Amino acid sequence: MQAILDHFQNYLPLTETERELILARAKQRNIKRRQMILQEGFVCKHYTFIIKGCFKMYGVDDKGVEHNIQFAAEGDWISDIGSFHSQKNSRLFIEALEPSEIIQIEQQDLYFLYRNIPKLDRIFKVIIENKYVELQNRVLQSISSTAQQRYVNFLEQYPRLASRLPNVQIASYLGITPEFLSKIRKDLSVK
Amino acid sequence: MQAILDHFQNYLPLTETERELILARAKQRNIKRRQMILQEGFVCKHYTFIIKGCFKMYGVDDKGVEHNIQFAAEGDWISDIGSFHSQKNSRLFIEALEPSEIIQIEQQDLYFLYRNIPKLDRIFKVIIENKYVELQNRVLQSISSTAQQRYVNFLEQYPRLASRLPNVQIASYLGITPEFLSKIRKDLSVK
DNA sequence: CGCGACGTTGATTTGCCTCAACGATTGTGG
DNA sequence: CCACAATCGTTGAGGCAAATCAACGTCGCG
Repeated sequence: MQAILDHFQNYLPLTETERELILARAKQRNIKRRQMILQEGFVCKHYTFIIKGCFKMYGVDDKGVEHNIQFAAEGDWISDIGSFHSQKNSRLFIEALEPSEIIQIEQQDLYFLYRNIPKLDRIFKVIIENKYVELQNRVLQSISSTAQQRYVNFLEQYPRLASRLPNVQIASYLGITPEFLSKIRKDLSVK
Repeated sequence: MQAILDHFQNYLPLTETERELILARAKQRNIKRRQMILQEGFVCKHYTFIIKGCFKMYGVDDKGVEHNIQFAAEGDWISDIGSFHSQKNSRLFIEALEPSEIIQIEQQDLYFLYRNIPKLDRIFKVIIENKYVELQNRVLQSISSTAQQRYVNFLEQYPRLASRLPNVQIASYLGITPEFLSKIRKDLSVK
């Protein structure tokens, strides 16, 4: 549980009281590979912080194909923010790609923490600003680059993720088929 | 200038003192059509709030083609958040599509306001959370849908934007050529 | 051991781009 | 206010990027 305090304290120092408030409302869990912590049609009840392991967040189209919106590993937060705040049913899934350890905070608990530790507004503002910038880059890439460029860029930007993920998951993230990713990898290896 | 206070007060009430602090550091400007408020190679110096008018934010690829990352109109904020906080040169442009009225806050002034009005952390956290959810939907669309689906979705999600923007700008936003958008529109009109 | 997930290859099809050309608007400078 | 230029929307022919479908070998795991 220390992990989440360290994480927050990368942004701003916390007092002893604040640390206790947080720990009292954060719950640690172990998650098995392929286990889902959010499913389509359910409300996203937690903010989830990853201590160890790796998750994918994805939507499923009308043909039943999965499309990975994001990956998250050690030190990342993952949740369907829209569903979490609106309390409406999510259209997304969040699923463990590896056996994982996480810390979860429920909506009411997070709101309590926001009320009692204003600092957390600042911290989460900064966290989400950073995630926003990442997403924005991804959007720019996806409307301006070929699949090969996007793949090379993914390898450069997330080398540690790329080496632990199956290619089929990366293909889904890039918005291409596994077959075509295979072709891209062959072309790149020729050079 | 009342516009920006109203905007904030949609999220949380402000005291008279807070309103004065904000007004003292926000500057109103008029911007002509095609005028840029951010150019590639420069640091993004302001958070910009749009009172009236419309902007596009875009990147330019190595062939010189523009790719629209987002539009922003009345009541929206627009800035290159990454450049703004890191003070590094931006790779993006922000340009007025119509004659516009805006309110700008410089980085140091915004930081001052954050320090003196903790509420603003909360307000901007919520603002950016909402923008994050929007962007995430866009990413999902772009990796899972055809150009036609994305266009129809754009019309539904932003009808007021769609009717005031030239199709060439919408095509750039969707990541397709104007010619192909024209074909899509023809196909849709047949039905 | 046997099954399911994974990565790869090849043949064919489709979505979207490129380039060129054309009228219709829009906007701007003289 | 007009005339000309630039932007815009559209059409069509041809080409390329990526999807689809089918098949096959490998590997890890239950």
